Amino acid sequence: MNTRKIEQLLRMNGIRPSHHRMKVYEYLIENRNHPNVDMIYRELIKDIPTLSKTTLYNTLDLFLQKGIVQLITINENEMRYDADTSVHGHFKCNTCGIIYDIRLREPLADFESLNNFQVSESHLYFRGICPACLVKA
Amino acid sequence: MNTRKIEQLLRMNGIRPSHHRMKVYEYLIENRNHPNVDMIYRELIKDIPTLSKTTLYNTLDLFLQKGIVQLITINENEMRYDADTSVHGHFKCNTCGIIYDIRLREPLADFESLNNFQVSESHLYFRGICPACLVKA
DNA sequence: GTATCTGCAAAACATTTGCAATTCT
DNA sequence: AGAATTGCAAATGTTTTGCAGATAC
Repeated sequence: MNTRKIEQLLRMNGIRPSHHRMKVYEYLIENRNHPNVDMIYRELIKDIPTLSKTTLYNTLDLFLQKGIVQLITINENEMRYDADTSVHGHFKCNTCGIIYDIRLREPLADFESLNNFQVSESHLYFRGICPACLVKA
Repeated sequence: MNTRKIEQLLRMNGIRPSHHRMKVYEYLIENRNHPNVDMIYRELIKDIPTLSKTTLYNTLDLFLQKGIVQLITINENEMRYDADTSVHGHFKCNTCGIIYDIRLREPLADFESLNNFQVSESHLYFRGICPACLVKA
């Protein structure tokens, strides 16, 4: 995705498109790997030598608030981020660690015991072994 | 649940029923509040003044390994535990913080894009506002 | 010139680890 | 005695906070 488009997307969502923010969002758009802060940091530090993790946390918090990114808690000890904010599932392979996206056939959140709840977020995830690792085993 | 029954349950699952372990499991069975380590600690320290959090972590890890407890990652920054190991959903109220159990109509894990995956764990959770807090608002 | 953004350093927490002391069989 | 269990103290690792300097409008 080109720089112009990223700038537009940020502005549209009420986010001032600073250089750092554009780079972070670009990373998330182009790497659908559900990264943690350190993965983003190690990649962007190449382009932006002065980058700090504080700025990444600030930026990602802002993206979460503005709703252009969602938080994935599939790993107990760290936050992972996903620029795809649609409701979809995730699968974490216990062998290789990769987190896959899982398409859903029908919408979540229509469970009877949720009747009187106001749902703002839905998360579905699985753990196990992915096809690639199953073949090797 | 009485002490005898708890002892049996632990033994059945290959866990030596030490006093600490029985108390931790009893807590989890009788308090379906999806507690974090600190909640368990603050309660049990009343009965067991020498209790340490290390022991709680050891015990809970053992319970997880033996499969008599499941881990809930609905709160980013902490582990929460549930003695109900059946597949069911959770709802966290953003206002009062309570985590509710959500019954599922049908089994999860039959999504088409999961075809070739070997699924060992399924988790579904929601966030939003619970009925009690909706009424107050 | 004022508000916003960035980043260093330190703090805050939850969790893990090393190891010694205790307990159980 | 020997193995399992417990717990203190320190380490680890991620995220948050306070604040100062830099940048943008």
